[in-house]
Amino acid sequence: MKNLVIVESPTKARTIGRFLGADFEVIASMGHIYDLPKSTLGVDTQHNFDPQYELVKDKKKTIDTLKKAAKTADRIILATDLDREGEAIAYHIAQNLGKKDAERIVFHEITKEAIDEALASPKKINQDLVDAQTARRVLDRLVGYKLSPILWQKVRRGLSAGRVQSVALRLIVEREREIEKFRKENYWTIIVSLSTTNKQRLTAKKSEISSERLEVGGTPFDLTEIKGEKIEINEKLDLYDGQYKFTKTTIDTEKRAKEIEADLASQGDALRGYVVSDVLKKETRRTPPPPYTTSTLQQDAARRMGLSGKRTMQLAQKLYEEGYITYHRTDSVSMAEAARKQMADYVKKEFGEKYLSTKPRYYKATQKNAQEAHEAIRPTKASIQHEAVSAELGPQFGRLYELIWRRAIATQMADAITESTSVLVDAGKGAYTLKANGSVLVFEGFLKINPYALEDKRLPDFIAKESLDFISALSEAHESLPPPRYNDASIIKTLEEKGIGRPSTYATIISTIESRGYIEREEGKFKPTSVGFAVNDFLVANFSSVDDIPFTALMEDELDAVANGTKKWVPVVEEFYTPFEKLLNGMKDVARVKIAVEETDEDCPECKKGNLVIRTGRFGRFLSCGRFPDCKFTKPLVQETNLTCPKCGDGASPPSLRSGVSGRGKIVIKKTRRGRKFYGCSNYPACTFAAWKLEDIKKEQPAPEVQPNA
DNA sequence: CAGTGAGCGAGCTTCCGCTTGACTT
Repeated sequence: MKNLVIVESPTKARTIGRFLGADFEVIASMGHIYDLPKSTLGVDTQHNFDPQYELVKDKKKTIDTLKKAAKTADRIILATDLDREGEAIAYHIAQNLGKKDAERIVFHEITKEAIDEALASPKKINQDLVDAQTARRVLDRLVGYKLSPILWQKVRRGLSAGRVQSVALRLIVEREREIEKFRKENYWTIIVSLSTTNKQRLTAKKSEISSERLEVGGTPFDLTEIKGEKIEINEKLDLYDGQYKFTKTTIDTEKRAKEIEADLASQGDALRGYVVSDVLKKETRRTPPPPYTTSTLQQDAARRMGLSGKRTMQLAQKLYEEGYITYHRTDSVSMAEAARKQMADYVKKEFGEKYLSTKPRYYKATQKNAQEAHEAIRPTKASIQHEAVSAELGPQFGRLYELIWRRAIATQMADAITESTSVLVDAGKGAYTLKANGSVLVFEGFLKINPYALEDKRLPDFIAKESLDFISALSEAHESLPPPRYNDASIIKTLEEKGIGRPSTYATIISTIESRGYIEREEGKFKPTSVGFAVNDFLVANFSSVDDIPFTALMEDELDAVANGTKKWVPVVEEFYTPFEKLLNGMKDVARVKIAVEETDEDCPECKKGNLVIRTGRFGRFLSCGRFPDCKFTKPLVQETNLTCPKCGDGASPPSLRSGVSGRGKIVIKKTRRGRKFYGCSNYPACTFAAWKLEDIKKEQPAPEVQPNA
């Protein structure tokens, strides 16, 4: 007797195979086996949106294996993921094998107990869930394959649009517009240094206080209120979630700042009017953050290791295959109870009871459309350290594993406790209020292994009602900052929050809009190109009902209704397609879009009639004659550095001796065919010097030339 | 480790989400 169990991933197949023993054969489908055809629409819009599914090309071998195993199996058990994609995969496999009533099991964690329990009560395939997936697939196909050709007609060939990528592009374009619109504001803050007058107390406590600042410059206090009115300094800049806010402050001219500065100084001298009005102490607790999901792992790997989403997933894939971590494409923060307990035991053993969370910590999904087919990303064994992973797979793998390990283990550790102190000072009897904040870590708790940049800022022991000595009042000029551009971390975070894309696609969304030439990376931040602006503006102007966040949210609600059985999938698709088709039909009369060019002062060396302009092509920005197509001159746009080429630019051999070389070569920034940045010589191809890293060239720089009479 | 690209118009491009392996750095 032989039972066939079908899952999606080969690693999962191996694990389950171990639990089930010799009576079971476990085979992986490697994802979807049926899909819409690649080169045609594959959806019959005239007849109930009938999807023309076909076998996925490179799945032939997998399907043969499945068929062969199914022939001799007594039981066929479909154990694909429990979300709507998994249900569709199960359904397609059942169809392909001709076993429509095959058993369907689902489990939330890969443990022997969970699988045995699922096997004891098999179910049937949930057709409503399958239908929800069909609707999702058909909608995405209709949007993508109907909209993209419009772009080929109206903008440029080879471009693409889609429910997900177009929204991601729109976010980046809209942020760029905010940056263009931004006008900086100047504002001033005022810091008053005060010291305690009670010198005796100071000496007695000196060893405990151990603050150099105290003796030299006093304690810095911020001016927070003038005559009872709060000074709003509300500049919140969070590079990771892109949240930004600036409110104008009351001290918005230098003149005003200097007046206040002088007034504060006189309060100090004449009235000795600095009195501690209150000392507030508060104990605050910080709880550890939840374990990683795909999104949060990619965000942290980008921030802390500078990795792209794509690279993070490559590393995680290997860690998963080698058995170090749980599955890396997940939106769940829950953990198997056995694993949680193992981590808690580890904490108790390694750090002691004190560091263990008083209650076991469980985490729940906060994302609205989380499907939770898998666990959170966590180490499979709490005892395996990152050094072992580094030794086995390499340092980058080790570092990523370390992030995952720390984050997961920390979830079972105690809260960190800090004592924060606020000292309020009244100056000039109600004229000004000053404030100093301090905070001291009382107990590190989970911070022991998951450290944040948490700096102790210890304040001297101020006593309410005591008078303080004035040392100085200094105004400081500030400029408000423009909203930040998106980077790998912040765009992934935003996409997930808005319910755009899935864990298996976050990294590829960015790759797609980058490879289409819609955005460019500049020091890790995303900037739209002229093509990106053109495509986005065209879509927003003509298809705003598809190209926005509410559309995805609405779609998810509708798909849920299909999955619940309260709506049928065909009317849901129809409800969307009818108005969409109208928009498509109205496209005939819409004019072609012009892609913006950037003017330069350089004359065209070929026709001598026009100026060169910067255009965005398939491979990025380049220079061409503004009179195109009358003049076809082009040349690459190179970004120069201030370094000279170590091979032909060192002056060792005079330029005249080197054929084809015009003077000393400069180092210029170039890109390989695959898009990787490198540094080459401006005299290429006469000089073929090239390097990956700027530092390698810097070492070989000649001494700067001495200017005579300078 | 690298010189293209826009437009013309043969025949072609294009979506999202599930999975790895065959490529390369």
